[in-house]
Amino acid sequence: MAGGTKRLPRAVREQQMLDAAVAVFAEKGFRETAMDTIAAAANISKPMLYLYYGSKDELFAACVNREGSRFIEAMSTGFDPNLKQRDQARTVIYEFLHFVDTNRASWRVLYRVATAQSNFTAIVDASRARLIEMIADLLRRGTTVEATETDFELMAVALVGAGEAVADRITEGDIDLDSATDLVFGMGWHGLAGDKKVTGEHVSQIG
Amino acid sequence: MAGGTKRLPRAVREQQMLDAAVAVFAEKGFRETAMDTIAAAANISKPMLYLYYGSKDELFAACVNREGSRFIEAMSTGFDPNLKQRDQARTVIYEFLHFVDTNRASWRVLYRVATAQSNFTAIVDASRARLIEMIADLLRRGTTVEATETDFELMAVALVGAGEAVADRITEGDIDLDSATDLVFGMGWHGLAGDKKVTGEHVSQIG
Amino acid sequence: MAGGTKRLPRAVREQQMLDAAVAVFAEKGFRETAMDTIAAAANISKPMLYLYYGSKDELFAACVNREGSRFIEAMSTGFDPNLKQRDQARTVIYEFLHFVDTNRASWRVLYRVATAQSNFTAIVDASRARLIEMIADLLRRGTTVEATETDFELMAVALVGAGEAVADRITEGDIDLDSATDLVFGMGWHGLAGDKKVTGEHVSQIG
Amino acid sequence: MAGGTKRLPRAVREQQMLDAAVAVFAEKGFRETAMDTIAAAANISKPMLYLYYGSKDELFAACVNREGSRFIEAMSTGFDPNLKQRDQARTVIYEFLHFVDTNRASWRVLYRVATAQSNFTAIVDASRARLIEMIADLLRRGTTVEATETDFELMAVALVGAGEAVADRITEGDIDLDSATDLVFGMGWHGLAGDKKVTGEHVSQIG
DNA sequence: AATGAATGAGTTTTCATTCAT
DNA sequence: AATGAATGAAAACTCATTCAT
Repeated sequence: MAGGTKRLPRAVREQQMLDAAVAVFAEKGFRETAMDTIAAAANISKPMLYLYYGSKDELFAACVNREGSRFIEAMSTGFDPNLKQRDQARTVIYEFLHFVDTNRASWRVLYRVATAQSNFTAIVDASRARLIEMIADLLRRGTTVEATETDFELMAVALVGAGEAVADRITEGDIDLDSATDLVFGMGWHGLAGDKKVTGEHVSQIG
Repeated sequence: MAGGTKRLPRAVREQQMLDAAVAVFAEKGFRETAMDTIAAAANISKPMLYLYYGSKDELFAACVNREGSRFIEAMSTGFDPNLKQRDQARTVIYEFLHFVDTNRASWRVLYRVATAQSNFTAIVDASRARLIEMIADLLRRGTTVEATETDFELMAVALVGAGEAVADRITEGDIDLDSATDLVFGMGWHGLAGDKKVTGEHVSQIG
Repeated sequence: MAGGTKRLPRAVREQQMLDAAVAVFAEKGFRETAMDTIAAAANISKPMLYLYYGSKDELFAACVNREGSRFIEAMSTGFDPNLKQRDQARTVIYEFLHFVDTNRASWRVLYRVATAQSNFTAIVDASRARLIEMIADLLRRGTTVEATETDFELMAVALVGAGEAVADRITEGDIDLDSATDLVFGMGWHGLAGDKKVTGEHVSQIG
Repeated sequence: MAGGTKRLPRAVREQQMLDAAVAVFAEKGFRETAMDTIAAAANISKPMLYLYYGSKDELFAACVNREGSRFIEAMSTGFDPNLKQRDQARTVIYEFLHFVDTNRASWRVLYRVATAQSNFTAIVDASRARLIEMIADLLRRGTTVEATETDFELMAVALVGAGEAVADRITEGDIDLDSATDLVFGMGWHGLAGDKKVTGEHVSQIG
């Protein structure tokens, strides 16, 4: 009865629905969200949801996919082949935190809700794995340290975990993006060294 | 028919139930777990569950509390006033990862299931906050760096996030506990410095 | 996209729709058939179905009527005033089985789907009643037996039941039409006699 | 609220439910029957239905099984090794019609409702096939006619069809059981002969 | 003449929770 | 102390039917 009663072309309605779905899922979690609630939030009837997306699972998958793409895209803008690895790494971290800062719901759906839902861990894990691999790569090329493959990998895991924790804080309140970036960057850059010695850095291309 | 038909003292029954509940919740998540399933796993009837714990929420809360206590207790064993802050920190990290390694279900219930459940985030957040504060304290006293309160706090947040990420890896497979400890420790100890300078360390007491 | 997008004269469209509807109803049954499915099968949009037929019930009724007419018509061709009752009866049976053999969907819609649908039993019963009466008449005139009206009537009921059962077999596989005809004919012609005596036959007219 | 509110032992409730289910299914058909309706008819709540039978399909299957057993049992009482084939056949027919006469709902569920429901045709077909085979056997042994295997088989099919048609009439009104039996019997006994010659009969054992 | 968009009303199914014994 | 029996309330999903264009 509110503002969505008009006939809209499919493409538009689809986005409208996803917007509502992402918002509600982010707020309540998957199981706690009723299709009725999403329908109400989107100002449409439940059957539309099923007509367009087939099932709750598929609707959620559509949410994850759309937000995932947004996320990937946002991250991509931070890549610049001319940057030193060091600066590249910092930029990646900044873009990540910035995305979370400006896309709370996306973030929550992707990294908190989907993760908890066994049917979707696969999708999320895959995307997270890619991110981790990317970070590992930056570390591997950026620091010259006596470190095993496993070290780089695990460091990347830890860094992403740190990033996610900081990200959660960011969604909660007013943390300065820049200093948060510095902090996470510092953890990775200096942290890997541990008791070992960082012997240098070099520039390189990253796709 | 199995082993639950006998009359058992209340204390024993309670643990039996919690054991079952923790196991099932850890495996399936909160909403995905039916009271029937828990009752079956505990070899008792559903009304018993309600008699002892009142409701599903309360039962889950009891799980979180018990596992939380276990966790706290495990961590406490790592505290030794005679240790240097540096070693103290490393020990804390080690104990944390060790606990996760040997208490998968506890870990999952506490940090993955409860976190996702809006009714319980409060409890979990509080406990996590305590951990973070402790870490922050260790950092604050352990390193002499020109860092703001927020820096210490956020660093602790990041470190705990890193620890949790590494912890998840540990539950999944065969990661060496010691090298994982080194890694997380390194992130915190050297990471905080960032471009700043670590000027020293000193010993101190921590409760 | 296929062949239904063009403007077609009403009569053609109507048949196109009924063809699709009969096919789907025969295959799935009444309740199991969705209007969507019929529309898709007919390469038209659902509103067209409603425009032409008003409701699912009415559409089904239209199917039953059309197929019923086809059936009646097919049966009529077998009538020949010059035939002896005996041959007439055999011909009727043959035409019936032949119709079923060459019109599986019609048969199923008329005698299996409609029969099971309480809203339509009336229609089907009426048509079946006519067939039964016809058969009863053939028996009455064709055999001279000491038999009551009820005997003739019930015998016709039984014969039609036998015919339907045989018909089902015919739709399922390769039963020889001629021997099936002989068999059903034999049941009626000799069967009525039972322990009574068939005293004769004579020729007559049937409309 | 009516008369079923009391706690009843499982076995009793199960029958109560099946009674209601058979009645409603027989009346309305499978798809046309809502679980709500059955629950209401059984004076219990819907969840009980699911608790005891799992799903609508399984409930229906339970109905078919129970009524099927009743049917088989009823038919079995008619078998007597001392009877001549001729009398045995007549008895079988009588028992069949008698069962239908006194068990309208069973009959409808088994032979009209289940038949129409694609998920269950298998069960019904199997049971019908057994009946047909039994009749075929009686014919084969009872009459000495020059007839092929297919003839006997198809005759049995036709006879059962005739029996079912007559059965339907019986459920509808006051048809005399004995004359109906005579009629169907006559169809089979004399009908098979057709233009061939019945050369004799003999006694034999049938399990 | 024809259809994409939209929904009210219902259906099956599940689950936390409570009695009566 | 313990449980089999029972249900209210809600959730996912479907479908005949209609409007606006």
